Amino acid sequence: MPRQVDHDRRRRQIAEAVWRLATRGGLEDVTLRQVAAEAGVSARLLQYYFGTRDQLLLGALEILNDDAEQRARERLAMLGEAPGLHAIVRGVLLELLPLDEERSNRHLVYVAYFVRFLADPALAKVARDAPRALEDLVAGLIAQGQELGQVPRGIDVAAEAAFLVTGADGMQATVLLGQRTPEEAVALIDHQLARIFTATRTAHREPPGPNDRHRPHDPPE
Amino acid sequence: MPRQVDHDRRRRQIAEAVWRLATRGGLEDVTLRQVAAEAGVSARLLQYYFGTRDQLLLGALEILNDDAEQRARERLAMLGEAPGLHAIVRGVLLELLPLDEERSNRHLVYVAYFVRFLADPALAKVARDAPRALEDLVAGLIAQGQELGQVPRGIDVAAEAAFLVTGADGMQATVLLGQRTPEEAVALIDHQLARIFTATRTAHREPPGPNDRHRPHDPPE
DNA sequence: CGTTTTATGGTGCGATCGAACCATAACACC
DNA sequence: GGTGTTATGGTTCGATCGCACCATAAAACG
Repeated sequence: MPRQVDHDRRRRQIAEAVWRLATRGGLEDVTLRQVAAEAGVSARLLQYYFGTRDQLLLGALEILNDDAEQRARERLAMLGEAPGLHAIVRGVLLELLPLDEERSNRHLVYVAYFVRFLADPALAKVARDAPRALEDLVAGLIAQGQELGQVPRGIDVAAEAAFLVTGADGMQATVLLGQRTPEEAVALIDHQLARIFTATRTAHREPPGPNDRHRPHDPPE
Repeated sequence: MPRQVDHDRRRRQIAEAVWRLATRGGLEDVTLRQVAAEAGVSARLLQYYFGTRDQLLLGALEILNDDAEQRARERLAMLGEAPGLHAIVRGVLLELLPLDEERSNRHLVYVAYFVRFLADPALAKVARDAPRALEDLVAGLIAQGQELGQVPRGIDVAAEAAFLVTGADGMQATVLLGQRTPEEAVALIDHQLARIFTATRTAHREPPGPNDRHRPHDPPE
């Protein structure tokens, strides 16, 4: 194997170009030539690393998904060693909100792909798993909260988890369109969480704390 | 004026072709030739009625918006003469769900346009007004409910209204992707509404389908 | 009846698209 | 030092794109 080059790195470099173009002008702007120019490589390279355009779109989405999962894991790990269920659920939900450029772009890319999800089975498979897993995760955490007495027994765990995830998901659009500030979105999530987690043991209930956990992220123009 | 022809009707006919193509393959499939073929007219007609492609996209969106507003009004009027606040709020929220092909397609069209909303000011203007108005409407209705004793005083009207609308909005994606059945989505909405409207005067609480209200949604695959 | 305005069809042009093809530099291995 | 595989650049082709242009039927108006 001559001229050994980091394949994954190249693929990521190209995938990022796809994302940038998709967030800017939708999939119709993701043309082979534009991607090549945006990534600073020749158009031939795209064929070499991804093949056809459809495969490029699929590959770029897979890389995006892997990225998202890893980032979420990192951010959850950053909560500290004994975060408390309330804080964990909050962290999961906030991961869905466009609180920084990375998460905004991620959602924009998903939106750009969305219509294709319905038609292209290969793409659909990639997109279908994530949200369901999130709901189950949140439901599990809330159920744990019930065990520990942090959440009232009366509430319907599955229904609340589903609505929380769905609500966070729905808020992405409004925030991106500038109809709601990120702070308002976080406040709405916290309002619902406060209703569900009526008693937290490890006192993580504060919205933007003194330390800059989820600080109000840079100027939204 | 010779050969008088219903302009609005023609424009609608063309706009519908745009919607169909957009829901099927996104905006990149909305090419002048394809729209012409789908609408059964010559490509020249599109230019005649809409002008450039961008103007066609904008025009088709405006017609879609007008449609949506009128349909929502019709459906709300169909609730009867003294619907009760709970039923009205429910009707408004259900209007956002993809419960039939028309509403599904409408949301798909919005999604197809979404990325453009962020870049194109003319499009953004069209899209920005509707959701905020919906929130205010729901908030007003819930506040009325408080006055009438149907809604507990303790709840934060604005926050709940915002989360309801946002949740309904977020549910569109999951339903369209087949991750949740429409019945489950309705059940989740009803679950939240039941929490807010603790006492309804005119007993309009049942959903339309069989009374399987918020059963714990099982894995559909 | 002729004229003018409105409505429609067809055709052509330059640009760009996706993708195949051809060439060759770079390096590992024998 | 050949040799073959890997990685990269460039070019080309048929199709399609948006759109401008040209022609003309149809009908209201004088």
